[in-house]
Amino acid sequence: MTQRGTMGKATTHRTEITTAAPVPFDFAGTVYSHGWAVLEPNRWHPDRSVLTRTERLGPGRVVYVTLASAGNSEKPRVRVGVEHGGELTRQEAATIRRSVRVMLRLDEDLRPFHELCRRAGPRWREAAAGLGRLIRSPTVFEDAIKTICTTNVQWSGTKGMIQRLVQVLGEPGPLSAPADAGLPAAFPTPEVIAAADGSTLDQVRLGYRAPYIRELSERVASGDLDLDALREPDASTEEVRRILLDIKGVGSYAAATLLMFLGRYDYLAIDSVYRTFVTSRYFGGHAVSDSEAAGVYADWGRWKYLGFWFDLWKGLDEEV
DNA sequence: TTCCAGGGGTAGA
DNA sequence: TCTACCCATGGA
Repeated sequence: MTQRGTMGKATTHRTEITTAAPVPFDFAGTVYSHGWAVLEPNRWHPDRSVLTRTERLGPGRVVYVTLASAGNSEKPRVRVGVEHGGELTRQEAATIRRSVRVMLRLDEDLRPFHELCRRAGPRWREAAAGLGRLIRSPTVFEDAIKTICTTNVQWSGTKGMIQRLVQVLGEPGPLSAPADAGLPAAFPTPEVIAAADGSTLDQVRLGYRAPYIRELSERVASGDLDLDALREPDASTEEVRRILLDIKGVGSYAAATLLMFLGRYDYLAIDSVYRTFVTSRYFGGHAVSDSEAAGVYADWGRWKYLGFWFDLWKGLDEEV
């Protein structure tokens, strides 16, 4: 159980890092590409177009980062403000830069997807102008826990579970009274979740997901499962999917969602949102089987997930 | 009060 | 592979 300091505000320092983004790049459209932007310890501030996040670099070493757009359309960059105690080492700065590049997928080649969007019609054309890099977490573990917390629950329930998980088990930041400052703690490590006693985990109110989340944390903490290794491109998508489906609490929806986070868009995450949207747009509101519903995006090949995502996104846009 | 959500595990066919 | 049933929790 995390203990919170009671000594008031500590002195923090601020260091700025910048990192290059690919062309084309839409910063706000990337950071606020889906709900992960507002799941703690992330916070999206639409008034300033910045994303803030509490990030743990190691034992007792937690910093606050602020991501903002920099550069221009020819040479886009991401500015990362780091608030930290003591001195930020070069190695720590490099770790943060690497995490930001993972979160915004700055090294992912989306040119084939953007080309498909240009040919797919006006509905998708906007995505070709720098979108498609759906925000993710620095670690696959965080994405996996968050994904399990999206199953069989409304979005408000997901936000609540993650907020409580961070509050109860996360490590506080460089200000010694983060609760007073209103800043979230860092996302809890697998070790902390695995070691949490039952009554502590009960406070998070994960429902029947609690044993799944504990088991996954134990497997990762013990080294039995190396989730970050799944980001390596050499394994086949089928092989990665089998490993994901072997995680208790991960079924076909969650596996497809996690494959998306791993940069593999072959599988569609068919959930109630998908079914509602596809039946209403393509089947006149009549219920169809999941395989029929999946067939809608067959032409998108290995980009099915993103093809659907921007179809849905445009659909939501039309409703407003 | 009942239904069901950004589903999944398990048992039994 | 498919179906039925159960699973905590909390909005609507």
